Amino acid sequence: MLSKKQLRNDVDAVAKALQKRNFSFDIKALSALENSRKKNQVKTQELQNLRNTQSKSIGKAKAAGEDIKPLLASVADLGDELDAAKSELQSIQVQIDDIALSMPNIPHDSVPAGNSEDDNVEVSKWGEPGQYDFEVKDHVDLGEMHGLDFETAAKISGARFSVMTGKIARLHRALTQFMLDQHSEINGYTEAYVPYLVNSESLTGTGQLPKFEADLFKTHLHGEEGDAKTLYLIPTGEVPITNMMRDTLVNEKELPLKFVGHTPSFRSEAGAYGRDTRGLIRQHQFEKVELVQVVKAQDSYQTLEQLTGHAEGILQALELPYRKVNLCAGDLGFSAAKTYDLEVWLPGQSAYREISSCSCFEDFQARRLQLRYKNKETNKPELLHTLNGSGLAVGRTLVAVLENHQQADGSIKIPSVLQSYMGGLEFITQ
RNA sequence: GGAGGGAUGGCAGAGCGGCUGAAUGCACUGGUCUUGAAAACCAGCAAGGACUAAUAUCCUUCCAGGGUUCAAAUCCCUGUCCCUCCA
Repeated sequence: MLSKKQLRNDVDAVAKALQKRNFSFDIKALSALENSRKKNQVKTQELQNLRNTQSKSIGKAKAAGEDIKPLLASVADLGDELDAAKSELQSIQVQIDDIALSMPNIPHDSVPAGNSEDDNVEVSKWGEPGQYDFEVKDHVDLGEMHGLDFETAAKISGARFSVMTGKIARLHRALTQFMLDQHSEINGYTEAYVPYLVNSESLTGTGQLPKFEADLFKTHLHGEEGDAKTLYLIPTGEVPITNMMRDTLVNEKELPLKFVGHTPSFRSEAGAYGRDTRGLIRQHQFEKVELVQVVKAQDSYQTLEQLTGHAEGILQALELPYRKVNLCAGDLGFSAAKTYDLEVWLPGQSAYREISSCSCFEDFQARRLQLRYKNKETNKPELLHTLNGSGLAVGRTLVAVLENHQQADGSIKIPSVLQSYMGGLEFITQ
């Protein structure tokens, strides 16, 4: 959420900044609401003040043994008037909140202009796409040789699910373990295990709600929809991990906070009919190792580079060619101020595909989360900045390992950093 | 499944209709003392909001939502979460 103060005092600047990401809103309507909010708030507060002072004088008069009847008569109508003013003010404030909650974050200055992923800017490249003296297979053909099974998954659940058995299941697990170890032992993150079902407050905190409910799987613990017991399957580990710190005033000495967690992610893919229907690229359920950092405002962009570097470290260790892309304003996620996508080379598609998305949210999430620390100099609480990134998406990493390290006979060479996680195995063969 | 107890500032914890935005301790900030530090002592220290050039002033907030009252942290109802005991 953007700051209400900013919306109040600088609507035009906000509107202009959001134009960069093709978001527009009714400035006039907002200003009109703002004006009536002001009027009603002042009026309500005056009435409250009146009631408070009257009540106090009644208390004093009573204590002094005076007759309070005339005083009571003078406040007789105050209650109704106050109630009316309050409910009017509340309805205005709800409307303003709805607008504020639906507005995306303002892109950072270094975010390139553009409307779609075609306008994203390549920042750097690592490694060279491999040369193969045989016809390469894609991960579906390779995977089916080694235990990747979409048909069985379809029987159990439907489209966009997968089953893995045998060595490929172990490779999938090995990737997860390796990533967790690298981030916790070398990169200094604290490992976290978190719930996979979360309440709506958590999703509001990180920005998935109220706008993107259609992307989520929703459960009703018992009873019908509308029940208080609605929980959502997490669309990313970012949600529970970041929300661990919701409503906290962090001790400055503990900063930066760094957490890594392995969770499944569940996405309805409501807007992706017909896209990536083949293989593991776009699934309703996939594993991800997520990095989250909470830092002071002045450190956040430096931290974005660092965190992206941590994700890159995994790709490099796995010997997977990739490129780093600065997302253009039009392609930026709702809550992000700046995002680097890491795109891994997939020989089966002859294309770079997203495998990690590393974002700085500035104080956009922190404001919704009420995540702050006490600034020593001002002695005032200040919003922190949140960041996260996939380090990495495990399913897509598996795809990349299969495709990049395939051999002529369809066997898979296991990157050396993974071999100890695979019981010393060097190749996966049939 | 049944019976109780609880949720208060960064943390711990008192308060149980008007004198309470809230005792006390810890933490934190500043100071005295000290070569320096610790200890001790002194002082300060909740958040959010309105209005304002700023100060001043005012409003809201003691788990959440309703209710009673001129007045609610305090009384009543509902919900959530925690704890204890019984089966």
